Amino acid sequence: MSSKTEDDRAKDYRATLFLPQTEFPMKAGLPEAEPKWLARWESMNLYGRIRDAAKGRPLFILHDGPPYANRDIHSGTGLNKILKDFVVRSQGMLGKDAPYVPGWDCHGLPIEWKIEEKYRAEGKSKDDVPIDRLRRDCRDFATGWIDVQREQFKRLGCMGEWEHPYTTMNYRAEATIAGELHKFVANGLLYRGFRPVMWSPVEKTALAEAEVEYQEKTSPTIYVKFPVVGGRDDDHVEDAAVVIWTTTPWTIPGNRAIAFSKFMDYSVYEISAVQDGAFGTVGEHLVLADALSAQVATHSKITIRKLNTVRNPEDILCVHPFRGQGYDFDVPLLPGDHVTADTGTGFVHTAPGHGEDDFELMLKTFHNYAAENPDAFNIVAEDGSFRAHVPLFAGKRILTPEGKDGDANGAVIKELIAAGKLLAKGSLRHSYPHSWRSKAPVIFRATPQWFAAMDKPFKGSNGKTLRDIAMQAIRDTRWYPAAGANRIGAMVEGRPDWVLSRQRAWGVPLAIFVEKKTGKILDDAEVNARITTAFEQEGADAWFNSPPSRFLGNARNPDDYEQVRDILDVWFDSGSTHVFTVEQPIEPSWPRKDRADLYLEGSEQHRGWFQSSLLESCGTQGRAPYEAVLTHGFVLDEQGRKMSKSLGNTVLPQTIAEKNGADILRLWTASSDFTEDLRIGQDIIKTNVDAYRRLRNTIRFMLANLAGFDEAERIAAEQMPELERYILAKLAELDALVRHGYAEYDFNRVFNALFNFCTNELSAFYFDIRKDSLYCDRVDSARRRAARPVTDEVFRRVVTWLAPILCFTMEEAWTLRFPDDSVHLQLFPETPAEWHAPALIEKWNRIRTLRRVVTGALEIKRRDKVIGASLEAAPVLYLTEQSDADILKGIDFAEIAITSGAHVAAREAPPDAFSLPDVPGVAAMFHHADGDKCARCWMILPEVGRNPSHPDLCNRCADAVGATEAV
RNA sequence: GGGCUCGUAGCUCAGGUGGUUAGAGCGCACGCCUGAUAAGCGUGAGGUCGGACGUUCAACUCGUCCCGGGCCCA
Repeated sequence: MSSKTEDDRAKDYRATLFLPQTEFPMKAGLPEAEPKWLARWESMNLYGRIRDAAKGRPLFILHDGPPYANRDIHSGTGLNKILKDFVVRSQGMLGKDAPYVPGWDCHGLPIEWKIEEKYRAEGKSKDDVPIDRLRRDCRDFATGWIDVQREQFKRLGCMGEWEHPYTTMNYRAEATIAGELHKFVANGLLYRGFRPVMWSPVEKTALAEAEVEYQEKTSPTIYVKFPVVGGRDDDHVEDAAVVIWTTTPWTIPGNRAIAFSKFMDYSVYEISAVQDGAFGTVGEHLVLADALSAQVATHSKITIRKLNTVRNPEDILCVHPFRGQGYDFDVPLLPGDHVTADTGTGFVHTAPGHGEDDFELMLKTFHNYAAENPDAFNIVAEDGSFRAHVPLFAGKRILTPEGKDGDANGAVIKELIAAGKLLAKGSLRHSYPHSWRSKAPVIFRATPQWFAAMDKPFKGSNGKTLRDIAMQAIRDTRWYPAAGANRIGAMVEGRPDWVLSRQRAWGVPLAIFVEKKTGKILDDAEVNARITTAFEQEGADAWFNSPPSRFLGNARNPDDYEQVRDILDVWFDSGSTHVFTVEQPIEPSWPRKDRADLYLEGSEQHRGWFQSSLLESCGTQGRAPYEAVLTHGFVLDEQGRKMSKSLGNTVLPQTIAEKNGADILRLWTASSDFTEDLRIGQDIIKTNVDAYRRLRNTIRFMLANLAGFDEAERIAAEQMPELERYILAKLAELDALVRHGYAEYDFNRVFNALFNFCTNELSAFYFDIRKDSLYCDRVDSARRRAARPVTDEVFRRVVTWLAPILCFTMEEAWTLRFPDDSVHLQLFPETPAEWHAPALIEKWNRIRTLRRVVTGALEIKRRDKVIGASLEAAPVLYLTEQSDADILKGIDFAEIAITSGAHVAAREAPPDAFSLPDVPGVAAMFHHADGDKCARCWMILPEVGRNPSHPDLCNRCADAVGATEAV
């Protein structure tokens, strides 16, 4: 009975407290809430309002690297766009005008291939379809995926110019790209040459490096004898044969030389015995590398003995194994760096039309080789068959139209046996390049292609080459992390000329004419203007739809010119995006700047977009298109393995957004070190959900204790208790850290600092202490009057600081207090200079250490079931250091320790006092708090019971209740 | 095989120019509170810094090699 009365009375006092009140739910419900925020932002034109507000501020351009418009986004694209959103939002809140124009890469083989597949499914070949129809279908396909990806990116909270993105297939973009190529014509960097390129006989096209993938394949291996017809007498190579090894027998008709290594030893060997099935005969003389002779003997089923060392391999002259059958040329031996001792014979068969190294070696040795020996580059037709003029093998196919092995290898081997030039044959399973679309093997095939010259001084370059200029531009760029400069530098240093042409349909054409008589590229400003104007109005389709006379004009005879029908490498497209997006925007709403402040992509783009943009820009304007480049790592699974469908460990950003909320994915992004590879999986998501809840609850507590906060409550810092001034000092400290962190794109540092602040300073310390004052003090008490504005300051900062990361949740919190506003329209609040107080922070760090000793002492008593709540205690703190005693002067230590009382004794502690090993000179002795429990604030105080009108209250509460009742 | 890069507690991260018992948060265990309550507070147990050799009076921090992961090439 009596306990019920007490309960009722306690209930009554609840009404006299200022308990937290808020609409901000503990449970976020992000998957449902986020789309509503997106709709609200769209209807209020938030992005446009941010642009308006930022007008006149320093421009910060993050130029978007365009994703390819052919599939759903994945973890990598999601990570990339979220990081960009962090950058754009934080730069804006730091006081910059930071627009974001997203873009898409639309041309190229993958989309074209997709459309061809569709045609095939309908029983049509792509040759049955007119090119403008194919291009229209490709355009529609890309448009469809842009729409899909746009919604997926927006769902992740990424903010930008979504209504006016850039695309490489925009008519004005296509015109710009064609115009950029014309600049390469004008300055002399563009040239046509023969070159072995990766060629897919199945697709009948040259492939870019990015378009091939390596798969296991079984190839025939052959050892072939090249008869020696000349050499130094002391080498005793007469009557011998130099032996080569290759996995591509079909390249033997293309052989024109043999490469050897200057760093290997070679000898003449005699076959002393043969086993069954050997092709060699006893007494034959072979030239082999010593390091590989034993291996060759084994593979050839022969026994050999060394006759003498060959001192001058470069003097050896051989003939082709098919000499007398249409292959009547000499085969010289040339030193090559690419010759190694791991497999083969130490001699590398060299077919300049069918290998990169082979081609380089021939041209290094014979500068005009390609021009003087066209037959060496004209052996294989585009479908992978030998041309009609090739002796012995006309019409034989390297690959069937389906991509299987053809009859060419077999035919070559058969003829080698017939000629007595085969030493051995076998097979080898090895990694071999395949087309990433058709999955069929590719070959090296010499084709006429258009190139940008890396090593040729050009008009306006002051004698420098494109490579020189690009290397300098790399040095002039800031790379985050710094190693990026090495990485791209090594690639640019060693890369060959840029192959710009593709024998495809879906892309921007190399919109140029070649004068038939001279072979020169037409460089006529008027013609070029007609071309780009037509592209602007009708798209690049105009190139394929119009008669050449439309561009050549009346002054030129179309019969005198060849219209180039190749299309441009898509990397040239994306390498040109800076021109029409940043430097000369084709859309009026995009701000113009001389160059982008930042490119931000995965580290694989050192080879891709960073490099193509660099070369394009260096070729046309002599410098990089960016001030700085930031790279991120790859998203791996929880074990650090790459994601793959077969492993079933893929995590899609859309899935996380739907299940947990985009803010969780964004929090994961911020909590990871994106400069390295990132891991994600169920457990890691859960960790971030937990972290999210902590942040959310901290903010919820602030909102709840700021209910009805009025500007008039604000008071000056110097009027506040030290505890409040300590929090303000921490805010000042954080302010610098957050600004610096965002400026350096160090989101992880920002997140960690803010999270730890919320946990350690706010939740476990400041709020825990101030709860009593906020709930129980009179409205006009000095403590409460200070705690409310400080909470307000904390709220404004924590919420704006986190807004770039948790863009949805911070908006939810902000609008609860400022309903018609948006947190995303705010700048990071300025910090008053007087808040800075490093000495105060140091002092309070010590106070918190002293507090730990008391907490420890209470924990013992709690464990012993002596007390439960800390308010049951009134400990004594013994301090032997005078400095500690000084620190606590004027501080109510009971308030700090959340006890009902506390005494500070500046003397040696009794032996049974509690102390911490790492805090010498400090000890705490537990004492029960004296008196009765105040029914309102739950403190145990001697005064409770002495006030006749409020017998169950302490003095403070009696006063507070009285004040309330008076109202 | 080559270039670049990473490997600190179960997880996510800190640890300028080498120098006392390697830090934080989360998670976990245990306890408290029940006026932030599918919350809040406290205490505690977990690493010898991927491995092995070196350099040094002294190495997580420098060097070499090895193992494992990643990107880009071949």
